[in-house]
Amino acid sequence: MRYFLAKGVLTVPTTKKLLLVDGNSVAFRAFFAMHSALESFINHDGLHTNAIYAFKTMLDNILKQTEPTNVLVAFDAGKTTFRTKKFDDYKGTRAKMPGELAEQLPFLHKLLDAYGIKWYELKDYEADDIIGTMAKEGAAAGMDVTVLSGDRDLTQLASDRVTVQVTVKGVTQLEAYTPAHFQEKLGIAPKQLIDVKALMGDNSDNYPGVTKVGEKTALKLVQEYGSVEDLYAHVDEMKKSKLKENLINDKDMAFLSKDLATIRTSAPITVKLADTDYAGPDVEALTALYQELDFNSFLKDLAPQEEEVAVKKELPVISLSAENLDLALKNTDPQAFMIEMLGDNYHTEPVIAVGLGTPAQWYVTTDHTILQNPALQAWLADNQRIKYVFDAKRNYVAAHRFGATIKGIDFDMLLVSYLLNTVDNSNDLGAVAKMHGYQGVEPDATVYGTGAKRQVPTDSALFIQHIAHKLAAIYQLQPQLIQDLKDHEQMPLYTDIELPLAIVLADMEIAGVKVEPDTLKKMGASLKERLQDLENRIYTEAGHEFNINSPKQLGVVLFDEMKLTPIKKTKTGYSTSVSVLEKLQDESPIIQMILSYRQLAKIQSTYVEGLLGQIHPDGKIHTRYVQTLTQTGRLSSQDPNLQNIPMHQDEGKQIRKAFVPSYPGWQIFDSDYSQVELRVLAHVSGDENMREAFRENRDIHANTAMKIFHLSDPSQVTDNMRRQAKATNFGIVYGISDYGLSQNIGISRIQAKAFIDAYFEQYPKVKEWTEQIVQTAREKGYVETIMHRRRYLPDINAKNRNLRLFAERTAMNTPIQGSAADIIKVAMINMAKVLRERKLQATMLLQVHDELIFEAPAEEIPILEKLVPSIMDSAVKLAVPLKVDSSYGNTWYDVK
DNA sequence: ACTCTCACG
DNA sequence: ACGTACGTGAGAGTT
Repeated sequence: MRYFLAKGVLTVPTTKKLLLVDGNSVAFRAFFAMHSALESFINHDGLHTNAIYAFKTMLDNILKQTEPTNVLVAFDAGKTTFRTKKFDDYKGTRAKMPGELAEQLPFLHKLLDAYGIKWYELKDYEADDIIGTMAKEGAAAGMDVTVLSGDRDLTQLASDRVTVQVTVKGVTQLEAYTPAHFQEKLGIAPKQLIDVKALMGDNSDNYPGVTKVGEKTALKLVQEYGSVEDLYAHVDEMKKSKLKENLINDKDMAFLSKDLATIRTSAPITVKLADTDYAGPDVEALTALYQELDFNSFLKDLAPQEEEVAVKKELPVISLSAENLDLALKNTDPQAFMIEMLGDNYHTEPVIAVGLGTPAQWYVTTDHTILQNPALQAWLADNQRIKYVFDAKRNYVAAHRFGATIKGIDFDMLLVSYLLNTVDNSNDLGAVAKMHGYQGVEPDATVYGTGAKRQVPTDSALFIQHIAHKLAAIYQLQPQLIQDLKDHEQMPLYTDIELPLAIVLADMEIAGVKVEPDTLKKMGASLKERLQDLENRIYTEAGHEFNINSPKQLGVVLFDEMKLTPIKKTKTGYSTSVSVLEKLQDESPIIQMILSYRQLAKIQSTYVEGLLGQIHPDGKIHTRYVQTLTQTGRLSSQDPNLQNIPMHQDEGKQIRKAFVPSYPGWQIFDSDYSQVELRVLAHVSGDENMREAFRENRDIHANTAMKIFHLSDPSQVTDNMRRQAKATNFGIVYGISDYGLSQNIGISRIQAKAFIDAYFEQYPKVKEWTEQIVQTAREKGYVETIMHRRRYLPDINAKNRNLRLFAERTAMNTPIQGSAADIIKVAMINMAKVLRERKLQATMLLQVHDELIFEAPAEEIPILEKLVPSIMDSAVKLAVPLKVDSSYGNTWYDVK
């Protein structure tokens, strides 16, 4: 008996739950779900393991879903059963089980033993009959019964007490058959499936039923007459037809077929309900089995706290040189490849090693000039020579510094890992490998050190082995991670979007954007004077000098010395943020001075001085777009961040004047999506009111204002109403709360609540969608974008209310923000392609979430004005049109 | 290394 | 009764 701890009290579960698994059919499904990976899943003894791997995943899935107290897995005992005695040809056409699967069955039994799960087979009976009999016993004992099978025949067992889960596709997707589901789908009760099969027969089990009767006719007859017996009781009353003739002729076969189709519920089984008690796995036995099967990722799940269990093997490495390049590159198999640098910034970091190879032989050199070798460059540029890497963009940009172009990358371990799970993807290969159960790589920090002590290891043998181990990890994890992508239905996202995008981004980073230092320096000089002046006036007002940049010191001055009203506290003291200072405006003239000082100091330090320090010798800034960081699928930009250059206030916006084209006579060209997130919401929610607004090209915020303020004419919408409606639209996208909205637009919570209620009344499908997406997140544990980008939300069922509510808001926001990210990524790939095909000089430079920025010769501007919007608005087909606005000018500032 | 603040979509 | 908008990066001060 297992006990569940609830609110500190021991309670006995009220209902026992019995899980019955059709071992053979699930094994078949498992085998074919991962058939494409058959040759990648072979253990060190040459045993195929794909079916064991998938079976284990399916089993975990159903165990997690049903949390059973009792489990039984039933297998077929042999070829002959009581059914073959009744009908010689029963299953007569069934192909023999593939050898690659048959060899895995004994290990499935071992797996179940290690799981502590009873498995059972019975001579002369099929697994179906064992399950039918146990299901009946379990239901009679008051248990909730779940049956898992890959075979729809089992669904005849469905009842109030028995749910039948049938595998649909892939490894984890199931369809639940309940009596209600049956009625809805087929218009009959579960038991009547037997009658349907009696009439239509079963091709795979090879019994014929009645001549010329297929599924449609059989269903119609059963719906009309109820059963085979009742049908034949009234067959004489049927009007003369070929059907009637066939029914009469094949009566014996119909009854025999019914008998064959009927799953026995009183087979002479020797297993008892008590034998099926399930108490969880035997970790020791499982560990041994996983080791035998080379299931590294599952091993890691078993003992996550165990450190350094893997033996660091000595790998076969040859020092790569111009002399043995031929040998290294002769191998036409896919090869792992890497260019190693110590730091993050691959635009500038020195290359400390280059490596490539396969598990049979690794080649590593610490001499970066190998990248200039013509033979290596030819291999790198050959699309047909497949490369496996960790961070395609990093390697591509680094190679480019040596005049090399990399083509033919088809596995990027970092990118794939990020798509599988956005959480915790670091730049450290060892850490990522470990996440996926591969223990053989040290973290870079261990080998190279951290901070100021980071350096190339003095022990060069150790260094070379580290590179080889990294290459080996990339190579070894490739089949597993690609299979995981397939299971997630993420291959198109990977091959059509993220992988080509990595190269598009690399080219943008390499192109860089020209920034005029003189413009920034002039701004800096003027800012310096104004800051000096403000500083002096603030000191005068405060009565003494202090560090205005220190929130702590500022708090003391404002709230202790000057006795202004503290509005909000932070963990460490008084809050001095803008929202607080704005509320204090009337209490002292020092507030306005501080607000101005803050604003100018930010511009000075982050943008003037910050950007000046980032200009390369070529006069350009080369940011890095991080493709594997955000939890929604957006990009981020680092060193420097070019996605947060000031825009909203003119003081800061002046910074944009320093961003100029690379050549005289060129222009900056900019296109941005208009309200792309709300259009995505209109698409995914199916809300007709919102869709209509976009189809009619209305001002969406004014449209919302009319709806929530109950106005009849657009002329009645005031600026303030529109502003509040706009905030409400944003609030919906963020996963709204009345408090959040009230804070944002400075109204009462009551008022904010009224807005939200009115909003949902006017856009009813939006409300439905928000509820449905949260429900989906609870059931699946993740949400998805239109392109199957996935975000897991482990807190969606958290006890902690704040964590749970946050996960709920995220569940609403991520599909919207993430789908918008999907869309612009597709547009970027298409844009890069069309610029190349048309041989335009225009160059894509920057992406700012819903906006693309180019530089181009003036004569190409008229082309771009048509081309860019047409590519962007056709990136995907939504239920509403996408709208794109464009403009251009001499500098980024003039683009408005 | 963490906190606070503020820049962007 | 409780604390709350979603997603980022960088600079400065403090620990």
